[in-house]
Amino acid sequence: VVFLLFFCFAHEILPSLCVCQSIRQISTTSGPPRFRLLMSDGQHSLSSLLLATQLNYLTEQNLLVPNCVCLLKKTIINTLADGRHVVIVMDLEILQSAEETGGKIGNPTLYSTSPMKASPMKASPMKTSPLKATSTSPGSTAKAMPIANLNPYQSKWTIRARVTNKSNIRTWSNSRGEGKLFSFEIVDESGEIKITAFNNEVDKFFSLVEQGKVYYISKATLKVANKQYTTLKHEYEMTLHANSSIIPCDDSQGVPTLNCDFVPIAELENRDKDAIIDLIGVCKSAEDVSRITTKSSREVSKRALSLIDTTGKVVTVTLWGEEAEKFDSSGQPVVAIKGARLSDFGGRSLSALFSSTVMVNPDIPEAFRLRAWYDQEGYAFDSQSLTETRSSVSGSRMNWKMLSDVKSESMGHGEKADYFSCIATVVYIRKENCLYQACPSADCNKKVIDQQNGLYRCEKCNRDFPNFKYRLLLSANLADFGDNQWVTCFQETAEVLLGHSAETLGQLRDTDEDALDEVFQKATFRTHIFKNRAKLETYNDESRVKVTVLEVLPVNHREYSRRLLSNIHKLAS
DNA sequence: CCCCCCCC
Repeated sequence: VVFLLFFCFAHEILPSLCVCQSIRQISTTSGPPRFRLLMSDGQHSLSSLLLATQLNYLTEQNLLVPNCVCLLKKTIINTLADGRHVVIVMDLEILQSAEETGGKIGNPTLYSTSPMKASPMKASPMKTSPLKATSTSPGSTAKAMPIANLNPYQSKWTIRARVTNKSNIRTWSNSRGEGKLFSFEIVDESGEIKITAFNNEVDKFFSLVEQGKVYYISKATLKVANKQYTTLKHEYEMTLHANSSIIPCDDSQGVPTLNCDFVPIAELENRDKDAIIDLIGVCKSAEDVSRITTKSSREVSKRALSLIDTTGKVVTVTLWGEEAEKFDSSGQPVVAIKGARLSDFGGRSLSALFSSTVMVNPDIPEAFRLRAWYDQEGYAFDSQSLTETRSSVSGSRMNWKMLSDVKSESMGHGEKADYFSCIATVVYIRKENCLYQACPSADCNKKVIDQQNGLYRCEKCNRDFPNFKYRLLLSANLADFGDNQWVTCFQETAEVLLGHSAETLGQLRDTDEDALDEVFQKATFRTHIFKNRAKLETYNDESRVKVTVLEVLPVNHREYSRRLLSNIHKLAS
């Protein structure tokens, strides 16, 4: 196993033939099911293999079962925060079912060659592929002009480039005429450029030009790109004409698939609105597709995705039209998007443009790394979204503090009040003066004066009332492991804390003091989430920070544990 | 020669 791990580190990719000895579902609290594999190549066993989530269908459909023969086509090593290494199986092919092997585990005739080494039987498309040696016919690439060097003053050139983004055919009709067009973007190792085809050239080239394929392109017109409409980093753009030539190129060696400059999600906070961004993340969740009507009363489909990356931050990315309709979020795929536009909606969010390229589980190292990170630890992150929606306000935007922070950070001493949340235990509730008789008017909670004649006077309303309502004004002492803090709870929060309405408690006080005591007993040593306001108040020339409880919420232990794990993570890194 | 990039 040590040897194998060494091999893994050295190569990152480990295509190997082996027999599945066992497969075990790992217990997780959330997210898709996760599996640990024990594989053997007849000589060695490797148990620290985890199945990437996108391969879960193999277990769901009972394809990956003990005794089946597998080819591990893509594995990657992930180093965890604590230094441990995990081998994640990214791609796996079942070569023989368990029935076919007849349950002969470890049959050496199946794989009598070297133990779990790179298999020569499949030409892997990875960068370590031996294909490099069997290159293209000599001279075929020698004359290719780098895209970056294209200009309108040179007409004899041929470029070799990959199509990265092909539009549909659109028609237009305006004062200058009408027609149809389609456009696509191409990339080589030097740069990228947009190409547009009109009318006859649409008929000629639309079906020939395929997304992701490589072509030789020559004899097209170059003109200055209108920066208003393009997101590509090229001074010029290309228009095809009657003599233009596009020839498919079988050898795509050295032509990059995409020219992505991925921005970490946490970094989006520092980027300007309307910036064009390349982003990659795991699709934690996705909305259902919905139809909206635009301001120009056009109907369009949209779907918002929540993407997370290793920064632990989440951002919402909106897809439009067909892209939104066809998107499948099952298995929490890695989604890469090139050329999305940064918006300030909800803080920070992204929107796909017509010029954006959306890739699901792209075959790039960043995607593998992210997949491994997410399956191994990212899924459990207490992630915070840069995109604030109504539903996420309560969850992620909490300003969590320990009670000791109230003093050490001088909370409440500023011009404005400080707001913070804590998880704390009620250690004492002062019963004295917890209830008062208040003005019965709807919006007045002023204490009334008992006139001792059956009437209660409200100074604020300047009225006598035959009745009053009970209000709670509770002083409680909260504690966490490091400190304690006196807080004030008004009506609503006090009712939650004590578990009874002010009215009930008022009745109890007047009729059954023991029962009231019991209510206070029961409320003590309870732990809650407290959302608070801290503000310095001066009374009789004495200043002290007054903490008022704004909301009492139950502790969500799963969420709390995730936050603690996340904090440990931050402290450890 | 197009140029639509949307909604909350």
